[in-house]
Amino acid sequence: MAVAQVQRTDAPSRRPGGRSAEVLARIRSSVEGLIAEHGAESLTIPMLAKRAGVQPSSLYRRWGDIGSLLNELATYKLDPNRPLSLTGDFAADVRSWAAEIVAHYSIPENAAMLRAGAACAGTRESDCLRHRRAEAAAILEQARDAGDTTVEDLLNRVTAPIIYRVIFSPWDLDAGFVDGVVGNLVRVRVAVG
Amino acid sequence: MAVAQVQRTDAPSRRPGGRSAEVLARIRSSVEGLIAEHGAESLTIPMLAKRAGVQPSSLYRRWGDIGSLLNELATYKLDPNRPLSLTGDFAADVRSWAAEIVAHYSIPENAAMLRAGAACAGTRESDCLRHRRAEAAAILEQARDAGDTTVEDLLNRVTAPIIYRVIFSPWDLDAGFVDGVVGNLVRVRVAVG
DNA sequence: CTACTAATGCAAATATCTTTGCTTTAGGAT
DNA sequence: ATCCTAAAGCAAAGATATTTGCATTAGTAG
Repeated sequence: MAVAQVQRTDAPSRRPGGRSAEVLARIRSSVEGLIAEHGAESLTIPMLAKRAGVQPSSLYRRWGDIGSLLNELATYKLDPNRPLSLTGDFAADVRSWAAEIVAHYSIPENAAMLRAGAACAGTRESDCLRHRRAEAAAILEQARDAGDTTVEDLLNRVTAPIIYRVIFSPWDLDAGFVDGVVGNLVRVRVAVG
Repeated sequence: MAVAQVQRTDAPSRRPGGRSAEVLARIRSSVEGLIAEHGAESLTIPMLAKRAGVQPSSLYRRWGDIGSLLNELATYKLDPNRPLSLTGDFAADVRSWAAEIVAHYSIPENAAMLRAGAACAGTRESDCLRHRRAEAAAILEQARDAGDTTVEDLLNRVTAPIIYRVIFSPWDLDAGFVDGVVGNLVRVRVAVG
């Protein structure tokens, strides 16, 4: 009985739910705890596995190394399917987007994870860039009054300044910083257009 | 013969010269090479010791761990005190400044060192930010036609986008990127002013 | 030059991390 | 309910990293 083509649909079939999801949740919470206690520097896979009650080999197979793991988790909370509440008002949408990113990285654990992820970025495109790019595209798509602003403009003028500060100078990140960055972008766009 | 107070001067007597200095030099050059080839996350002390022709135990005794070692070397090397050749022409000066930063971080060793430094930044202000701020101030000081551009503007709109890409997406850093970032800043400034 | 000892070399013993083959569990499609 | 197999568990083997005691080299003060 040649019932061969069982799974010829599209995806190579993953299993993100159930047990896998629970392991991920335990890992994520353990990473945050360990980073808060000992910093990201000395974090190892066996250490993490022990705390999370998971086999080290599972982590090695799933992520390969601690760097990839941190890189993925660094943007987890902010990322995957977070609905951006888009109103179509360009200025307002950009502002709330920026504020959300700043708020996220104002939590020390999140900032620490970003820095840890930065250490092993540069070979493959990081989530920190890919997800922001997708969000920027979504904002522009809905915006009624974005003028000639491009995705790269949003990355360069909103995301980049924020991330730059998160990494090198987290103490001067606040609501005022958001206003400065976004206000400048919007004001100028209006003035020119 | 109570010749006791031999070394009661100040320091508990170190030996920074000669052999130690040579070991340090070899370590530094090896770090740069290895980091450029494999990134900073997989760098280990035995690996480094082998390349530098030094005993691992010497490095363990001297630095304790790879993090301390990198931290020391990174702050040492990050910024040469190069003279910015300023003409007073704001657009031209900003452009050559940006181009120089891009050129610097286009060298893989330098990009890798930046990422490695990023991993342990965030507690004290990094050279990467302090030096850029000083340079931005120097540019504005000499510029005849900078309008109302501030130091923070230059950091947010020139340095930040470049560093963001260096860390997360080095492959789309090129002369065209400099043109985009700087051109936008200058064009808008002219249009508004 | 000589004495003192910091810094390194060397090598064996430990401790840790990483890989790997196999088994068991359980997600998802039919 | 049943099948298929992705994902996790387990444990042993292998590879690396780290510590440590002692020997050797060489920087610095006198």
